[in-house]
Amino acid sequence: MIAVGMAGDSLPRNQELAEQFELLADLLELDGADAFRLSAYRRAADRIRESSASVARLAVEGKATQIPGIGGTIQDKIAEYAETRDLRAVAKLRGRVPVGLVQMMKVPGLGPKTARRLWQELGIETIDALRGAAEAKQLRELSGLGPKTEERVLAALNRPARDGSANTGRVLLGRVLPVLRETVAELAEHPACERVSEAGSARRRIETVKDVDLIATAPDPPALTQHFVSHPRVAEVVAHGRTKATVVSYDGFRFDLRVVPPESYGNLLQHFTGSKDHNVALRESAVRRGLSVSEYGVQPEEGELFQTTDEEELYGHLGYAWIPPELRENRGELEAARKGELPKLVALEDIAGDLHMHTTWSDGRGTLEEMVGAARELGRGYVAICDHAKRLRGDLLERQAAEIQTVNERHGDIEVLAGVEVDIRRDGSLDLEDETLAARDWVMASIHSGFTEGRAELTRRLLAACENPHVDCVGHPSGRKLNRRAPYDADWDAVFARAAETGTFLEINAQPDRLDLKDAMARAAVGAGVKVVISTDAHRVHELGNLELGVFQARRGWLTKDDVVNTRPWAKVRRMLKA
DNA sequence: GCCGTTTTCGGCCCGACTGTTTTCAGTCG
Repeated sequence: MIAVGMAGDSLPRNQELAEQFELLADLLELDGADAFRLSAYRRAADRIRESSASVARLAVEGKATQIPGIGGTIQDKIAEYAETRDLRAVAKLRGRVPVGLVQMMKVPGLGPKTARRLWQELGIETIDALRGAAEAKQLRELSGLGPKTEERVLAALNRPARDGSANTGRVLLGRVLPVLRETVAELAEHPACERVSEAGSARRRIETVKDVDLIATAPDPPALTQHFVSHPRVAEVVAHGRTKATVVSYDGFRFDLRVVPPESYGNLLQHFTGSKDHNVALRESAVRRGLSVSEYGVQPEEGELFQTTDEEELYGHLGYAWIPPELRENRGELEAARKGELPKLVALEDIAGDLHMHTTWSDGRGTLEEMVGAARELGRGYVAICDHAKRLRGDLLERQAAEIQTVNERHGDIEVLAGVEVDIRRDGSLDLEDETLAARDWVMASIHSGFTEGRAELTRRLLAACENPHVDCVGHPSGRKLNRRAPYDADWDAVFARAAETGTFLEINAQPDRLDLKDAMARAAVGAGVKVVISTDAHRVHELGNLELGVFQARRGWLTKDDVVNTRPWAKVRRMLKA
């Protein structure tokens, strides 16, 4: 029996810890500290944020130094914060630098150096004072600052206020991807275009993206950028040069096209795919071997610049296997690629069936027949109909099961399973009795209410669901909604351990705004011995195509075909269910 | 502050752009 909750309730969450170290780095930067110290704190903040385990607990136990980027000093500070909810280092710096400068330095166009000078030379300590001074045209009194800077500052400060969680300026991958693919296809058709590819965070299949990057080669670059900016989709041309153009489409997406020399297409595609952290680590490692890597090529200390048209050749030249873009986040992929130990990632083609969808029997918009027909056309070998139990009171559940059987018999080439989605109630019980659950082919259990309960309660509910002998899979386990709602606070290590022990699967829900479990959590779950199900939770026919978004998230979490339950035919999946 | 396929000390990615400059620092990705 794993102790749950109690100890954890008194520890700070990873997000809170990460914010403390970011604040510390900002204040140190304003104070003019060594740049490498700052980046060490910022790197640590990133690692803390993306950890699925409680880093505070690890630090208290002296095990946080196992996380790359966290050494003894930072571990001690984490433990200090866990105990006192304060960092002496931060308190000391607050006495030396006005904390308002932290916001000021984040205004686009300003930075720490400028914020510090604004304070020391003009006495500006807050965002409001900064706005006032910009309006009064006083910023230009500082050497190096002029009217342009005043305009930029005012433009940034007068932009509509962002309400924290709701509008992060990031767009769901699921919305961007169709437009991105269409754009690539359109550019590829243009006579001035030789090669064109997605790049940037969208190519890495990050769940939300800020802008969309494209790179291309062309015998006549200006002809291609001209074509790009004159597309009917374009609402605004932000920049338009011979080889580079930035546009904003009517639906608000920002697109960046770069036309690059063909001989270094591989170098440039790698560079513009990122991530920044991946590239930094790649270059650091190359420097140790006497190679300077940039977007233009690989320069040895003596000898010729290495350029290549092919990204795989570039990785090969540097001693790595080609790394799938989804893994390029500096989370161990470089080491694995050097040793030839990269995982063979699960692919969309591996998925055999979809184990979570709704119909008009509950809150779905497609009828049972429509959903099954559409899934069949997409090549799914089986589907589980998981209407909400709470919408199927009385004899409705049995009547639905009868229709499922009829539809199943009608289609020989797709198996239609009588699933159900039950609620995990506040006390951890489910909203259907065990006998009823036992009669279904497949049971999803999910939390749909009481998200803000404490860590101990949410953990207990999730553990209780795992322990029910009829629950096959926990749906959207962390409850997050992208741009809207953070994941629940729960003891994920305990949940993963119990899921593994009991043979309960955890879902990667492929809804564009869920993608839950997210990449890092899925990786941790599989590391703990859990098997994962990728499913759409489709409520209408066209949502059945979202499956690939779940696959991308799984790939970002390093998952292989074997880690994903529904890469197997249903007959095999059934044998993996609890007895 | 972190870290080790040249290192437990001495390094720490690279280049473009911007606004303001007569040669560059700061910012950005």
